[in-house]
Amino acid sequence: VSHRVAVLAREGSAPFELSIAVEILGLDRTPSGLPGYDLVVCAEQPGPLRQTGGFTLQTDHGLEEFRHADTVVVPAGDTRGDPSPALAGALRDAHAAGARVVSLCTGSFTLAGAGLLDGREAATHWMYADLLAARFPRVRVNPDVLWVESDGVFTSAGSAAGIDLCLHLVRTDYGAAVANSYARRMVVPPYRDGGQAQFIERPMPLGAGDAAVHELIAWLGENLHRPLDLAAMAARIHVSERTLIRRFREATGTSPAQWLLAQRVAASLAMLEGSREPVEAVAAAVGFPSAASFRHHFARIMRTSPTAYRRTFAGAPGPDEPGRMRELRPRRAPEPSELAQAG
DNA sequence: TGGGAAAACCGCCAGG
DNA sequence: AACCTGGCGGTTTTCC
Repeated sequence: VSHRVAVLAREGSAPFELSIAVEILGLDRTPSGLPGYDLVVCAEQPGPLRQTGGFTLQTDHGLEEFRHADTVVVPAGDTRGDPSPALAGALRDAHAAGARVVSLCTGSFTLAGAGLLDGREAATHWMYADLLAARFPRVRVNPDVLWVESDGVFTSAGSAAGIDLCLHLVRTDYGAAVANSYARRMVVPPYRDGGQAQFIERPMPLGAGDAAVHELIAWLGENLHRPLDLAAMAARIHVSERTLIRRFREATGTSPAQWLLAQRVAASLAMLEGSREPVEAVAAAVGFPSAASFRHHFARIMRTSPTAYRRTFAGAPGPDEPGRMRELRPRRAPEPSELAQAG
Protein backbone atom coordinates (compact mmCIF):
# COMPACT_ATOMS: atom_id res chain seq x y z
CA VAL A 1 0.00 0.00 0.00
CA SER A 2 1.66 3.16 -1.16
CA HIS A 3 1.68 6.28 0.90
CA ARG A 4 0.01 9.29 -0.70
CA VAL A 5 1.44 12.80 -0.33
CA ALA A 6 -0.12 16.09 -1.42
CA VAL A 7 2.08 19.19 -1.61
CA LEU A 8 0.55 22.64 -1.76
CA ALA A 9 1.79 25.10 -4.40
CA ARG A 10 0.96 28.77 -4.14
CA GLU A 11 1.30 32.08 -5.91
CA GLY A 12 4.39 34.06 -5.01
CA SER A 13 6.27 31.35 -3.14
CA ALA A 14 9.94 30.54 -3.15
CA PRO A 15 10.51 27.18 -4.84
CA PHE A 16 13.06 25.73 -2.44
CA GLU A 17 10.87 24.23 0.25
CA LEU A 18 8.38 22.82 -2.22
CA SER A 19 11.31 21.25 -3.99
CA ILE A 20 12.49 19.59 -0.79
CA ALA A 21 9.21 17.73 -0.52
CA VAL A 22 9.25 16.78 -4.19
CA GLU A 23 12.86 15.64 -4.06
CA ILE A 24 12.49 13.48 -0.97
CA LEU A 25 8.89 12.31 -1.20
CA GLY A 26 8.33 12.59 -4.94
CA LEU A 27 11.21 10.81 -6.65
CA ASP A 28 10.62 7.28 -7.85
CA ARG A 29 13.27 5.22 -6.11
CA THR A 30 11.93 1.82 -7.04
CA PRO A 31 14.78 1.35 -9.56
CA SER A 32 17.06 1.43 -6.52
CA GLY A 33 14.84 -1.04 -4.75
CA LEU A 34 13.56 1.53 -2.29
CA PRO A 35 9.95 2.17 -1.32
CA GLY A 36 8.51 5.58 -2.04
CA TYR A 37 5.40 7.71 -2.20
CA ASP A 38 2.68 8.76 -4.58
CA LEU A 39 3.13 12.51 -4.62
CA VAL A 40 1.05 15.20 -6.26
CA VAL A 41 1.57 18.94 -6.25
CA CYS A 42 -1.75 20.71 -5.98
CA ALA A 43 -3.05 24.26 -5.92
CA GLU A 44 -6.12 26.02 -4.65
CA GLN A 45 -7.09 27.22 -8.11
CA PRO A 46 -6.01 26.18 -11.59
CA GLY A 47 -3.71 28.44 -13.53
CA PRO A 48 -0.09 29.53 -13.53
CA LEU A 49 1.49 30.38 -10.19
CA ARG A 50 4.28 32.91 -10.29
CA GLN A 51 7.28 31.89 -8.20
CA THR A 52 10.26 33.71 -6.80
CA GLY A 53 12.81 33.82 -9.56
CA GLY A 54 10.35 34.83 -12.21
CA PHE A 55 9.06 31.51 -13.47
CA THR A 56 5.62 29.98 -13.27
CA LEU A 57 4.43 26.70 -11.91
CA GLN A 58 1.30 24.94 -13.00
CA THR A 59 -0.55 21.88 -11.82
CA ASP A 60 -3.82 20.24 -12.72
CA HIS A 61 -4.49 19.04 -9.19
CA GLY A 62 -6.68 20.88 -6.71
CA LEU A 63 -7.29 20.81 -2.98
CA GLU A 64 -9.49 17.71 -3.29
CA GLU A 65 -6.18 15.82 -3.32
CA PHE A 66 -5.97 16.51 0.41
CA ARG A 67 -8.85 14.10 0.96
CA HIS A 68 -6.90 11.19 -0.46
CA ALA A 69 -3.59 12.07 1.11
CA ASP A 70 -1.94 10.39 4.05
CA THR A 71 0.42 13.34 4.31
CA VAL A 72 -0.22 16.98 3.40
CA VAL A 73 2.82 19.25 3.00
CA VAL A 74 2.57 23.03 3.19
CA PRO A 75 5.83 24.65 2.01
CA ALA A 76 6.96 28.17 2.80
CA GLY A 77 4.49 30.93 2.08
CA ASP A 78 3.13 34.27 3.15
CA THR A 79 3.73 35.30 6.76
CA ARG A 80 1.30 38.21 6.83
CA GLY A 81 -1.95 37.12 5.26
CA ASP A 82 -4.34 34.38 6.25
CA PRO A 83 -5.17 31.26 4.28
CA SER A 84 -8.46 31.35 2.40
CA PRO A 85 -11.41 29.66 4.09
CA ALA A 86 -11.26 26.92 1.47
CA LEU A 87 -7.60 26.18 2.11
CA ALA A 88 -7.97 26.41 5.88
CA GLY A 89 -10.95 24.08 5.77
CA ALA A 90 -9.17 21.58 3.55
CA LEU A 91 -6.21 21.51 5.92
CA ARG A 92 -8.43 21.01 8.98
CA ASP A 93 -10.39 18.28 7.22
CA ALA A 94 -7.21 16.47 6.26
CA HIS A 95 -5.95 16.53 9.83
CA ALA A 96 -9.33 15.46 11.18
CA ALA A 97 -9.31 12.56 8.73
CA GLY A 98 -6.02 11.37 10.18
CA ALA A 99 -3.55 12.72 7.64
CA ARG A 100 -0.21 13.99 8.79
CA VAL A 101 -0.05 17.73 8.22
CA VAL A 102 3.46 19.03 7.63
CA SER A 103 4.74 22.57 7.23
CA LEU A 104 8.15 23.61 6.02
CA CYS A 105 9.76 26.89 7.01
CA THR A 106 7.13 29.67 7.06
CA GLY A 107 4.40 27.27 6.01
CA SER A 108 3.67 27.19 9.72
CA PHE A 109 1.88 30.53 9.33
CA THR A 110 -0.64 28.87 7.06
CA LEU A 111 -1.24 26.05 9.52
CA ALA A 112 -1.56 28.56 12.34
CA GLY A 113 -4.00 30.60 10.26
CA ALA A 114 -6.09 27.47 9.83
CA GLY A 115 -6.11 26.97 13.60
CA LEU A 116 -4.18 23.73 13.37
CA LEU A 117 -1.45 24.92 15.71
CA ASP A 118 -3.69 26.18 18.50
CA GLY A 119 -2.37 24.78 21.75
CA ARG A 120 0.28 22.84 19.91
CA GLU A 121 4.02 23.14 19.77
CA ALA A 122 5.46 24.45 16.52
CA ALA A 123 8.70 25.38 14.79
CA THR A 124 9.34 27.91 12.07
CA HIS A 125 12.15 29.85 10.47
CA TRP A 126 14.11 31.57 13.25
CA MET A 127 13.68 34.99 11.62
CA TYR A 128 9.92 34.63 11.93
CA ALA A 129 9.59 32.86 15.25
CA ASP A 130 8.72 36.05 17.12
CA LEU A 131 6.20 37.07 14.49
CA LEU A 132 4.51 33.69 14.61
CA ALA A 133 4.21 33.87 18.38
CA ALA A 134 2.89 37.42 18.22
CA ARG A 135 0.31 36.76 15.52
CA PHE A 136 -0.85 33.47 17.03
CA PRO A 137 -0.59 33.63 20.82
CA ARG A 138 -2.10 30.17 21.22
CA VAL A 139 0.79 28.55 19.36
CA ARG A 140 3.66 27.33 21.52
CA VAL A 141 6.55 28.38 19.32
CA ASN A 142 9.77 26.50 19.92
CA PRO A 143 12.62 28.45 18.27
CA ASP A 144 15.32 25.93 19.14
CA VAL A 145 14.44 22.77 17.27
CA LEU A 146 14.88 21.63 13.71
CA TRP A 147 11.35 20.33 13.71
CA VAL A 148 8.63 19.28 16.10
CA GLU A 149 5.58 17.01 16.03
CA SER A 150 2.43 17.77 17.96
CA ASP A 151 -0.76 15.71 17.60
CA GLY A 152 0.00 14.71 14.04
CA VAL A 153 1.02 18.22 13.00
CA PHE A 154 4.66 18.51 11.98
CA THR A 155 6.40 21.87 11.65
CA SER A 156 10.01 22.48 10.66
CA ALA A 157 12.38 25.38 11.09
CA GLY A 158 14.16 27.38 8.43
CA SER A 159 14.59 26.16 4.88
CA ALA A 160 16.96 23.22 5.05
CA ALA A 161 15.46 21.91 8.29
CA GLY A 162 12.67 20.73 6.01
CA ILE A 163 15.12 18.12 4.74
CA ASP A 164 15.56 16.80 8.27
CA LEU A 165 11.81 16.63 8.75
CA CYS A 166 11.09 14.93 5.44
CA LEU A 167 13.80 12.36 6.15
CA HIS A 168 12.22 11.79 9.54
CA LEU A 169 8.90 11.03 7.83
CA VAL A 170 10.69 8.50 5.63
CA ARG A 171 12.31 7.03 8.72
CA THR A 172 8.92 6.74 10.40
CA ASP A 173 7.29 5.15 7.37
CA TYR A 174 10.02 2.84 6.13
CA GLY A 175 12.69 2.64 8.82
CA ALA A 176 16.12 4.09 9.41
CA ALA A 177 17.86 1.98 6.78
CA VAL A 178 15.64 3.30 4.01
CA ALA A 179 15.88 6.87 5.28
CA ASN A 180 19.64 6.59 5.31
CA SER A 181 19.61 5.35 1.75
CA TYR A 182 17.53 8.38 0.76
CA ALA A 183 20.01 10.67 2.52
CA ARG A 184 23.00 8.98 0.96
CA ARG A 185 21.53 9.33 -2.48
CA MET A 186 20.90 13.04 -1.84
CA VAL A 187 24.37 13.43 -0.33
CA VAL A 188 23.06 14.97 2.87
CA PRO A 189 23.69 13.84 6.44
CA PRO A 190 21.08 11.25 7.45
CA TYR A 191 21.10 12.76 10.89
CA ARG A 192 22.24 16.16 12.07
CA ASP A 193 24.28 16.00 15.21
CA GLY A 194 26.50 18.19 17.34
CA GLY A 195 29.36 17.77 14.95
CA GLN A 196 27.31 19.26 12.18
CA ALA A 197 26.10 22.05 14.41
CA GLN A 198 29.40 23.85 14.22
CA PHE A 199 28.72 24.46 10.55
CA ILE A 200 25.34 25.95 11.36
CA GLU A 201 24.78 29.50 12.45
CA ARG A 202 23.77 28.39 15.90
CA PRO A 203 23.59 24.96 17.45
CA MET A 204 20.22 23.34 17.06
CA PRO A 205 18.92 20.65 19.33
CA LEU A 206 17.53 17.58 17.72
CA GLY A 207 13.91 17.14 16.81
CA ALA A 208 13.19 13.80 18.37
CA GLY A 209 14.42 10.29 18.67
CA ASP A 210 16.34 8.22 21.14
CA ALA A 211 16.90 10.49 24.13
CA ALA A 212 19.55 8.29 25.71
CA VAL A 213 21.58 8.13 22.51
CA HIS A 214 21.25 11.88 22.03
CA GLU A 215 22.52 12.50 25.52
CA LEU A 216 25.40 10.16 24.91
CA ILE A 217 26.27 11.98 21.69
CA ALA A 218 26.24 15.33 23.44
CA TRP A 219 28.56 13.94 26.09
CA LEU A 220 30.85 12.36 23.52
CA GLY A 221 31.12 15.68 21.73
CA GLU A 222 32.51 17.23 24.90
CA ASN A 223 34.88 14.35 25.60
CA LEU A 224 36.40 13.49 22.26
CA HIS A 225 39.90 13.88 23.69
CA ARG A 226 39.35 11.02 26.12
CA PRO A 227 39.81 7.37 25.25
CA LEU A 228 36.32 6.08 24.65
CA ASP A 229 35.47 2.48 24.03
CA LEU A 230 32.22 0.64 23.56
CA ALA A 231 32.14 -0.58 27.13
CA ALA A 232 32.43 2.95 28.50
CA MET A 233 29.78 4.30 26.16
CA ALA A 234 27.39 1.46 26.92
CA ALA A 235 27.90 1.88 30.65
CA ARG A 236 27.22 5.59 30.34
CA ILE A 237 23.65 4.98 29.22
CA HIS A 238 23.24 1.72 31.14
CA VAL A 239 22.75 -0.68 28.26
CA SER A 240 24.72 -3.57 26.85
CA GLU A 241 27.23 -3.04 24.08
CA ARG A 242 24.94 -4.87 21.69
CA THR A 243 22.03 -2.59 22.47
CA LEU A 244 24.19 0.52 22.23
CA ILE A 245 25.35 -0.42 18.74
CA ARG A 246 21.82 -1.17 17.62
CA ARG A 247 20.27 1.99 19.03
CA PHE A 248 23.14 4.21 17.93
CA ARG A 249 22.77 3.04 14.36
CA GLU A 250 19.02 3.44 14.51
CA ALA A 251 19.40 7.06 15.66
CA THR A 252 22.36 8.17 13.58
CA GLY A 253 22.81 5.75 10.71
CA THR A 254 26.31 4.87 11.76
CA SER A 255 28.17 3.00 14.47
CA PRO A 256 29.69 4.51 17.63
CA ALA A 257 33.30 4.02 16.54
CA GLN A 258 32.71 5.34 13.03
CA TRP A 259 30.92 8.35 14.42
CA LEU A 260 33.77 9.02 16.83
CA LEU A 261 36.33 8.81 14.05
CA ALA A 262 34.43 11.30 11.91
CA GLN A 263 33.88 13.67 14.83
CA ARG A 264 37.51 13.52 15.83
CA VAL A 265 38.64 14.33 12.33
CA ALA A 266 36.15 17.20 12.22
CA ALA A 267 37.49 18.50 15.54
CA SER A 268 41.04 18.33 14.27
CA LEU A 269 40.31 20.74 11.41
CA ALA A 270 40.02 23.76 13.67
CA MET A 271 43.26 22.89 15.44
CA LEU A 272 45.11 22.38 12.18
CA GLU A 273 43.87 25.72 10.92
CA GLY A 274 44.15 27.76 14.08
CA SER A 275 47.24 26.47 15.84
CA ARG A 276 50.80 25.47 15.14
CA GLU A 277 50.62 22.37 17.29
CA PRO A 278 52.44 19.45 15.67
CA VAL A 279 50.32 16.75 14.12
CA GLU A 280 51.15 14.41 16.98
CA ALA A 281 49.72 16.91 19.47
CA VAL A 282 46.59 17.48 17.38
CA ALA A 283 46.06 13.74 17.16
CA ALA A 284 46.29 13.38 20.92
CA ALA A 285 44.13 16.43 21.60
CA VAL A 286 41.19 15.08 19.60
CA GLY A 287 41.53 11.58 20.98
CA PHE A 288 43.33 9.47 18.42
CA PRO A 289 45.43 6.76 20.02
CA SER A 290 48.42 7.56 17.81
CA ALA A 291 49.54 9.97 15.12
CA ALA A 292 49.60 7.10 12.66
CA SER A 293 45.98 6.34 13.39
CA PHE A 294 45.11 10.02 13.02
CA ARG A 295 46.85 10.30 9.66
CA HIS A 296 45.19 7.14 8.41
CA HIS A 297 41.64 8.23 9.23
CA PHE A 298 42.23 11.84 8.25
CA ALA A 299 43.36 10.74 4.80
CA ARG A 300 40.45 8.35 4.45
CA ILE A 301 37.87 11.02 5.24
CA MET A 302 39.47 14.22 3.96
CA ARG A 303 41.34 12.82 0.97
CA THR A 304 44.44 14.72 1.95
CA SER A 305 46.99 14.66 4.75
CA PRO A 306 46.81 16.76 7.94
CA THR A 307 49.92 18.70 6.99
CA ALA A 308 48.71 19.39 3.46
CA TYR A 309 45.37 20.45 4.84
CA ARG A 310 47.02 22.85 7.25
CA ARG A 311 49.27 24.29 4.57
CA THR A 312 46.30 25.02 2.33
CA PHE A 313 43.85 26.40 4.81
CA ALA A 314 45.90 27.96 7.59
CA GLY A 315 47.15 30.86 5.50
CA ALA A 316 50.52 31.28 3.88
CA PRO A 317 52.98 28.45 4.38
CA GLY A 318 55.72 29.09 6.90
CA PRO A 319 59.21 29.70 5.56
CA ASP A 320 60.59 26.57 7.17
CA GLU A 321 57.89 24.19 6.01
CA PRO A 322 58.79 21.56 3.47
CA GLY A 323 57.55 22.37 0.01
CA ARG A 324 56.18 19.04 -1.06
CA MET A 325 53.69 19.29 -3.85
CA ARG A 326 50.42 17.59 -3.16
CA GLU A 327 46.99 17.43 -4.56
CA LEU A 328 44.87 19.88 -2.62
CA ARG A 329 41.20 19.71 -2.04
CA PRO A 330 38.73 22.22 -0.69
CA ARG A 331 37.67 22.02 2.89
CA ARG A 332 34.63 19.99 3.54
CA ALA A 333 32.88 18.18 6.34
CA PRO A 334 32.83 14.40 6.35
CA GLU A 335 30.24 13.06 3.95
CA PRO A 336 27.39 10.87 5.13
CA SER A 337 28.76 8.06 3.02
CA GLU A 338 31.75 8.16 5.29
CA LEU A 339 29.70 8.46 8.44
CA ALA A 340 27.48 5.60 7.45
CA GLN A 341 28.49 2.09 6.73
CA ALA A 342 28.72 1.22 3.07
CA GLY A 343 26.14 -1.49 3.24
C1' DT B 1 54.43 -2.02 4.88
C1' DG B 2 52.82 -6.50 7.14
C1' DG B 3 50.60 -9.22 10.07
C1' DG B 4 48.79 -10.74 14.37
C1' DA B 5 46.07 -9.21 18.49
C1' DA B 6 42.26 -6.63 20.02
C1' DA B 7 38.20 -4.21 19.41
C1' DA B 8 34.06 -3.20 16.99
C1' DC B 9 30.31 -4.75 14.57
C1' DC B 10 26.21 -7.47 13.35
C1' DG B 11 23.08 -11.60 12.34
C1' DC B 12 20.86 -14.70 14.98
C1' DC B 13 18.16 -16.15 18.75
C1' DA B 14 16.33 -16.88 23.28
C1' DG B 15 14.04 -14.58 27.00
C1' DG B 16 11.36 -10.85 29.10
C1' DA C 1 1.53 -10.86 19.40
C1' DA C 2 4.80 -7.15 18.87
C1' DC C 3 8.68 -5.28 20.61
C1' DC C 4 13.05 -4.63 22.99
C1' DT C 5 17.15 -6.49 25.18
C1' DG C 6 21.58 -8.69 25.51
C1' DG C 7 24.65 -12.87 24.89
C1' DC C 8 27.10 -15.73 21.36
C1' DG C 9 29.82 -16.68 17.30
C1' DG C 10 31.86 -15.12 13.22
C1' DT C 11 33.42 -11.29 10.25
C1' DT C 12 35.33 -6.75 9.65
C1' DT C 13 37.99 -2.91 11.16
C1' DT C 14 41.37 -0.78 13.97
C1' DC C 15 45.51 -0.78 16.48
C1' DC C 16 50.50 -1.28 17.03
